[in-house]
Amino acid sequence: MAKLQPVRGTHDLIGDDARAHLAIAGTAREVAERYGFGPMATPIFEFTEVFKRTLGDTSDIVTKEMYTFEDKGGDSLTLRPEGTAGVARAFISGGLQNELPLKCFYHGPMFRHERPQKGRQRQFHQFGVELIGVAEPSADVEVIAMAADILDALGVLSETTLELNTLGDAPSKERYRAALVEYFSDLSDKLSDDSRDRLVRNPLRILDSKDAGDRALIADAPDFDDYMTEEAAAFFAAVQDGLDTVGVAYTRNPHIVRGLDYYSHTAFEFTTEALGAQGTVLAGGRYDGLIETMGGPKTAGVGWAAGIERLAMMTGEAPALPRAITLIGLGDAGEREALRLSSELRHAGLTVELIYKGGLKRGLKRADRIHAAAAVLIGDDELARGAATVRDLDSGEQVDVAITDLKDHLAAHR
RNA sequence: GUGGCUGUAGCUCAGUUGGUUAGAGCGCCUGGUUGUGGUCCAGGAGGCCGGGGGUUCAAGUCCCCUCAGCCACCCCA
Repeated sequence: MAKLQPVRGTHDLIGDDARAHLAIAGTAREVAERYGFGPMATPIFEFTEVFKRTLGDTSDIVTKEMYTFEDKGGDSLTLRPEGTAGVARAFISGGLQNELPLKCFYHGPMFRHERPQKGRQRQFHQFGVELIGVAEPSADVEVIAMAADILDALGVLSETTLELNTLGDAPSKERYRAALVEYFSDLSDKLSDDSRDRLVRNPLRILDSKDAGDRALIADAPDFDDYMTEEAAAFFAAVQDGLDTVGVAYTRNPHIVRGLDYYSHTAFEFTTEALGAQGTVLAGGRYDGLIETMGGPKTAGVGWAAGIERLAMMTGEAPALPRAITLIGLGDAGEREALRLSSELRHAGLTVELIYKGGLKRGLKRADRIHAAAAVLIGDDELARGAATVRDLDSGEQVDVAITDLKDHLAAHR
């Protein structure tokens, strides 16, 4: 900590950045509520065990990216790297089994100790949704449709592609995994170092490799569709059919893999070319095994999470705020009247910027800087006639308005 | 965790083969205007040249270390 600077990979959100952030979470929330989802907020840290058990011991997140520390009571705690585990834990410890289906959304910071780059920070924010307790493919469809609606409401849907895949059920996964390991083991000396490592840790990941040599081998690798059980295939067909029904476009990408162990069946990502290497803007899938793994009753679930910083890079500026009215009081009596008026006008719903000191010139300068619509001047002259001078800051025109008429007069400047 | 690029004023950036007091534009402040912003004119403030060490008579400039940012790998939102 040589200097007073933010911790690596963290960022302050100031002004327009903070506003864009709130706007994204706000529109996501509006859409989610239209789908009948409600808010849920779980703690930012949990017992380390919560993440270890849910994310799987082989995932990168658990093995090298968690912010884990011991608290004063000697417990091992971890800053949440993602949101689903906390929701699942709350589902179990809060006894929410009787309230199925549980439909919730959340929003907040997540923490992962990664090397920062574009679209990747150590503290970042996600908006996510979970639909727990519905095993039917219609749940997958609904949740994906909501994601598309949110991206659309943010004006970025057309810049993204929905990539869809199925990981199948447990028997499908096992058979396919075995087939892949067999196929790639024979070619092991031709694989990249990374992929050789993946072969033991997470063979499915090889399919996603960017290495040119790997890609050539992948082309002839076994096809998952040949290893799917009938049930898994039927489920995936139903999801695709549902998406067609609600008019959500997608492309099949058989190489989409989830990094976290708890996923099965549907896996999807909304990706974009606009963000460089970190092109995934929203991703999720079905996690029917998760809650049971954590020691709860066997319960189905689907959900996704979106990266707010990544979305913000695509949406640009937040929608404009209503322009303010600037109140400038001159002299003791004028300042007092300006203060009184600020309260009255705000209660009437106007956005009011009160000038605290510095006289007329500074007041107008300030008004100009915040792009106010009008300035109201109140000095001894005005007070003497029970009026105020209202200056339109675009045209420069000034009119005399009785103080009692100000509220109505200014409503036009909103 | 690995590799590449980059750190000079609040911001964007110049700074010659190492050579006197480190510059510009924008922004900010003051005045021109005792009650009139945005334009214009005049003036002003603001820099451990990311930090530490080294080479040299001399380092913003060369070397090493370190921190941070960016880009890619990896991973993922």
